[in-house]
Amino acid sequence: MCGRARCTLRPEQVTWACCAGGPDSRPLATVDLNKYRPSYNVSPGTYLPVVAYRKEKKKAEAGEEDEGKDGERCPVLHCMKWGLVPSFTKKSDKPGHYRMFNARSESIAEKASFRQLLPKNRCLVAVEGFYEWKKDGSKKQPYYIHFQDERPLVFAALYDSWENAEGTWPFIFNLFEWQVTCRNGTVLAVYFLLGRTRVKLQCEEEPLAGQQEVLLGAELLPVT
DNA sequence: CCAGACGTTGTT
DNA sequence: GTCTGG
DNA sequence: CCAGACGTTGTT
DNA sequence: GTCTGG
Repeated sequence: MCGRARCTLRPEQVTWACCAGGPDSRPLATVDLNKYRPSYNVSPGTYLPVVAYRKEKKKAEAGEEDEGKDGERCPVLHCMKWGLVPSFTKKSDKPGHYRMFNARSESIAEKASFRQLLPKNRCLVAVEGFYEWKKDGSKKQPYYIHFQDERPLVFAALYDSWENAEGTWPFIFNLFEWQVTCRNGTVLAVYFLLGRTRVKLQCEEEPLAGQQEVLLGAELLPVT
């Protein structure tokens, strides 16, 4: 499960990693990109640039479909807050719901909270890597997980928007991931859904020996 | 039918 | 909104 | 996910 | 321990 990540990518790197700029990797239209703060320690509740393939409902309803002339949807680089506040959250409720920051890809199509977002509210999130904590006795040791060759990871994600009387809680997203677990419980590999293509993180034949290689130990760097 | 939840993790 | 439990 | 707080009243 | 804020 991913609840902490590193993202110091520049916007154009995000676009490129998501294969969203077309063959020439042209810059995308952006929304709220000024809210992006590159960080080694990104957590739920903070803003990240994501590549979304649909604009606000308003525009769609106004007949202003977010589609190109070829019928393809336009990707937009949109800064969104990590953590889903489901659209059915009442305006009187406190938006403390952003504990919903992950979704299990296995069950995503069955869950009421996520299912309606699947067709048209998907987005991609590029990061350099993410952190997992492993219990070593009584201590928790963070590991930094990333590609050996430094290529960004691309998470598939869902997004939604919400606002209350105080104003906007504009865009919100959560990640989904697919973990492959061994019989002994060891995480053998993590897959990320990049569009329709499954990208496999590096993985060793030997589960236990491999884990040390797959999960490279790292201290969490302080946020500055 | 209505009321109330709607999500994740946990263990190596 | 939509599903589950009572 | 972790770090850090962790209380009360008003207002059926 | 458990909840909240980031």
